[in-house]
Amino acid sequence: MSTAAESDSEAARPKPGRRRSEDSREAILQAATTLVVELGYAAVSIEKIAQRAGVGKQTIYRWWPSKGDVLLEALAEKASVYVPLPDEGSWSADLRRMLDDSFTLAGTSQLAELLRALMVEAQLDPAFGARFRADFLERRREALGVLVDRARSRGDLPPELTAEFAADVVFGVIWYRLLAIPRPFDRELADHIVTLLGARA
Amino acid sequence: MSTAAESDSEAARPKPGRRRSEDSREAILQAATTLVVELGYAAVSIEKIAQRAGVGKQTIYRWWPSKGDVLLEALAEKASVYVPLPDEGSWSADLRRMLDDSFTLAGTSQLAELLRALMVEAQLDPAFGARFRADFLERRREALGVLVDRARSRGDLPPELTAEFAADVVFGVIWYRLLAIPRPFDRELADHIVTLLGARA
Amino acid sequence: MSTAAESDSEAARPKPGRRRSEDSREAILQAATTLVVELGYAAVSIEKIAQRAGVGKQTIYRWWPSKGDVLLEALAEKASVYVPLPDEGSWSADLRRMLDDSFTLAGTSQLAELLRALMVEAQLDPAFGARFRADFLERRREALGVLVDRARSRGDLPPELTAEFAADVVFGVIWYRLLAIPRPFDRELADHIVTLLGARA
Amino acid sequence: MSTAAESDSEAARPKPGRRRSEDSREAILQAATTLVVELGYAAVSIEKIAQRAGVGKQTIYRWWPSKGDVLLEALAEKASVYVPLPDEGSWSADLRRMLDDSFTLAGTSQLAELLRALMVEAQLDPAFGARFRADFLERRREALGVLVDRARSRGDLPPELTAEFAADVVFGVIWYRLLAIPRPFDRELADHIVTLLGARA
DNA sequence: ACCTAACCGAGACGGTACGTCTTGTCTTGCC
DNA sequence: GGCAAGACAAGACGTACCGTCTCGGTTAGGT
Repeated sequence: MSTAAESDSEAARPKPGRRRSEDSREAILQAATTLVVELGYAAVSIEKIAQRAGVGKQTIYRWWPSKGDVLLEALAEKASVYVPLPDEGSWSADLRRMLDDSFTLAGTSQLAELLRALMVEAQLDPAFGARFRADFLERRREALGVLVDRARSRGDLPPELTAEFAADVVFGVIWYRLLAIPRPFDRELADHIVTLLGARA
Repeated sequence: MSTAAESDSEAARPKPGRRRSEDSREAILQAATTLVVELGYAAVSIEKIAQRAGVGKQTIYRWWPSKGDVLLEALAEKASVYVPLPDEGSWSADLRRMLDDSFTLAGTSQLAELLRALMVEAQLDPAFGARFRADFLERRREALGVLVDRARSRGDLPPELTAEFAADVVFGVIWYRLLAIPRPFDRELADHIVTLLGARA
Repeated sequence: MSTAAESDSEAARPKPGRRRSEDSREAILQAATTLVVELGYAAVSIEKIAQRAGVGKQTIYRWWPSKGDVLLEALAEKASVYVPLPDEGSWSADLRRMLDDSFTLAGTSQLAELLRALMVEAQLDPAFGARFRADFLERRREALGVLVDRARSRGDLPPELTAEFAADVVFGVIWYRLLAIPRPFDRELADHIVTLLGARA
Repeated sequence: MSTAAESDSEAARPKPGRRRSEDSREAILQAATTLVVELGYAAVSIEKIAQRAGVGKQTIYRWWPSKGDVLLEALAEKASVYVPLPDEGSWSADLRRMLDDSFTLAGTSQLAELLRALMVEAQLDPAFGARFRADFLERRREALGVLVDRARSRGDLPPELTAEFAADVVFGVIWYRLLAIPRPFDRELADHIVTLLGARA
């Protein structure tokens, strides 16, 4: 990930020229988020983001390969992507904890809008899709994988429940609700999932 | 669904003027499907559909409210939306049968592409989203609901499993695989789902 | 010049589709002229012309190959390119008449601005330059050529004065004054030219 | 022209700090000339000049007020602007000598390209236009004025030929040929001009 | 030997315009 | 009145330059 190649000597020589403006970066992420919520993703253009942020279009194209990547960074800014997963003592409790976290995220209408937009963009732009999967979707799956591993060593994981399938169910239900059946992420749903996946059969 | 208003008398009086061209209709649906598969949904425009179909743009706008609706009709043409659901004797068998049907649909790359496109359009255009939900998504849920009802009267439905939640899980996993984690719809996945939802606790 | 190829039968079959909007055409030419005078040619962009004319950019690109061609048509609209040249009885009088006409044209600040812009564009865009030469510059030379021919048959043309060289002098002085030494086109200048070129040696 | 203000004492006090780089200055002029010839003036940008010269854009903006001024200096570098005008014995001979010099200049395709570019820029940027007139065009007129004055005192100047009008004709024809009717500057043209302006009537 | 000032290259910045593409609407004349 | 063709106003696309600003790094007096 780090460009170690060019720092063969101790201190990496800073590149010449003016440095990237942090102000612009923040204004762009803020404008993108605001516009997605305000107008809906379909109406958000790079042109409008630039204008709203008071920034030249080139400044966006210079730093992000696509509109989706701007939103992905905006999301990362808002919600730490890699959540901590303290041991709650049992698989059921761990799972419930993860669901509560995820539901909070997906239940915040601002973030929900952002997540929908990202999934849409992933379909429209396959290259972005790959980045979205790697940087976001797979990380969430791995987080759940940690819980499953912990449960397995603890011994309270239902037999025949693989990490992969558990992830399919958990995230499948969440994304389906987000995209297809816009209903609130309530406690009842979490109860159902915990009951279904937590049963020691 | 049909506009019954215009047939107030017994026999609908045929309107004057040229009748809708079935040739054009078919050419448009065919062109739309082909283009989605060929170029990906992002590159499909009404302009290109019209050109490929050898049709004026107006003819599309006259009969369909949006690009998504063209695709929705194309999908309906390809795969009968309301599948028959013969009684297979048990909840597990019924479920497995439904999964097999759904997996066949979603596993056909041409249809998968179409489904993805429809879900994308549903996010981008809320009005179409409503139609897509009503005409497609909810019908699939109801189909599963029939199986659940049958199981409940038969008495082999796991307690605490509601029709709503079952649908969330089944379709959640399918759509998630379709949109987020492009992996094949294999027998193993179906096994897992049947095991999970079919258990009599 | 005329596209005779497509009218092999008696009546040219009209092309299908909506016809070109005369309103738009006029609004564009008007806007272009106004802007050149208002802002100077350097600040005139196709974007601004379109906006001022209340017209889409595409409508300009559809009908004119370049910004220069818009102005060339605007000029043709304002000043009939092919002036009538009545016989004034003598070479001197004919020449004076032509100079008066040309000076009136070049002395109108609105047209002067337009002419300058066209000559600039001819330098910047060689393809337009060729059109400008053929459609405007050469026509003016030919108009003068008619006078020279008439003088030659009349017998009052100074010996050794060729049509080509006469044109170089007449239009050279006019364009030089227009572009390089912005001074008014006064009667004194016309007198000088007539004296110089009219002398029977 | 020189900023005398800062040398109020006898010897201008040398400013501290790094001195202007002669290497950069030359590289810029060279790059500008080369690019004008290579790509045509329309395609020459300050960005490209800087890149070709291996120089920062700021270095150009620091020393020249506009792109035109860079070219004007490049021209001055190539062709001494103030030509010597030895007395050739007669008005006709003096005139012919000046025409030969000018034709050589304007006939060199590299310089012709440069001259065209300068005249274009003079139209686009009025402030540069004023400098171009003062530093180049008027100097040429004055050079011709010297010849006219000499002829007048010598007594072989055609009556009624003013210095101003002679300049209009000579430079008018040259610039017109350069900009409007791209034909070579041949001996025949010079003959015609000398005959026309040299005649003692 | 420092200090300060001006220059240098590189390159990011807010903007404007480019020429192309698509959207949804609006004519046209044929069927 | 449907249909293919295609012009229309609108506006986004991604790129190129504009002229300015900001970096770290020279290069020169002046002290």
